[in-house]
Amino acid sequence: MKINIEEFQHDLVQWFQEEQRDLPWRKDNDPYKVWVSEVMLQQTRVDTVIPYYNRFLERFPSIEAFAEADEEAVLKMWEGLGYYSRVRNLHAAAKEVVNKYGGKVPDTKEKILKLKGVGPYTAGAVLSIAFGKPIPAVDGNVMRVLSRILLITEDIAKTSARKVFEEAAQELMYVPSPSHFNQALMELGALICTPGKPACLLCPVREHCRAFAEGVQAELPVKTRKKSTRHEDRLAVVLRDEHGRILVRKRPEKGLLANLWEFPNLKVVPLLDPWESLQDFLSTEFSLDATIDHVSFTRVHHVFTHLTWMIDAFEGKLQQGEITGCGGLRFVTGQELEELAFPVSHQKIWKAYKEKKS
DNA sequence: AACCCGGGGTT
DNA sequence: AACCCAGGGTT
Repeated sequence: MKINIEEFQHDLVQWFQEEQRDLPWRKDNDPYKVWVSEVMLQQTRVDTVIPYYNRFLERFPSIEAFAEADEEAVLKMWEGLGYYSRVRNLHAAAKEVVNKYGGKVPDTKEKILKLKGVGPYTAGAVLSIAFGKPIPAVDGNVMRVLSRILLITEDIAKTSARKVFEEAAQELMYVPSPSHFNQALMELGALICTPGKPACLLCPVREHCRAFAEGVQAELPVKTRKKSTRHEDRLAVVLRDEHGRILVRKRPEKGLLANLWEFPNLKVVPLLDPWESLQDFLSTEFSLDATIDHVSFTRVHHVFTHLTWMIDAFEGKLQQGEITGCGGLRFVTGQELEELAFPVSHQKIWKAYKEKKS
């Protein structure tokens, strides 16, 4: 079977023009908006992104407004979306575009790839959608679609596979409209050429698909499995001072949930009494003397990609002690707390705490 | 090349 | 429970 490229392009792009979803970032091709949407969509489903995208652009309507914002406000707009380094990189890159390029997103591969958080996929997506450049945008959808159309058996979990698919996408590129071509491949992967059971009977390019011709579409793409997750048991405390304010701390600027706020917490030490661990933790780490309940008020289970947490949360009341200078530690009112960016796991703790109090 | 980095929906 | 998602950075 030999694919007719021109017929394939026509069938694909025409299908896209007729069947594409009405999505907020498709209202115009402004580079800043395209860029924001592409970063939000990294490893994240369309339905999840839509409300975040609308709120984000309402708050930061221009790249200048975004670049000027405080990181705390930026993280708050991203709260719950995950992979928080995405928005910290986007923020740094937006500042660079404003300061170095006069607010104009660069339109060459070489320049745009140097921006923080812009890799091969995002570069191709922005350059094709916003600037009409014939650069491939190869994401998970596109690798799945092309593995079937062209019967490519490369393991898409391997780093080296991306090059193979980029070359394939470049060969197939519909030069009159790279934007439609790239988006059509992704839209096809999202709506028709899905991972489990692709809807081949509805597929506009079924006639051009080698995998369908040989009946192996369900076996593709080839992808090796990743390792399983590890587990951590943790203890957290919602600690109030004499004014009813609550102790929160800012996480480190690197690593998991970087720069987000949380309730003080620590890993469970096996065979040690949780209550004693917490008392000791507050005393040693923060020089705080507190009265902690002996029974946790909630138990929160939270699943990350490579890690699961089981957090037992206790209520406590400050007896004495003062916050020593470290800026990552603050007593805040409930209202102030809700203006800070918290990971979902600790939002669950706060929700349980409020429900207990009401 | 292997690993880290969130959260939620599907199967 | 495993898999996947409009991936990129770090080591």
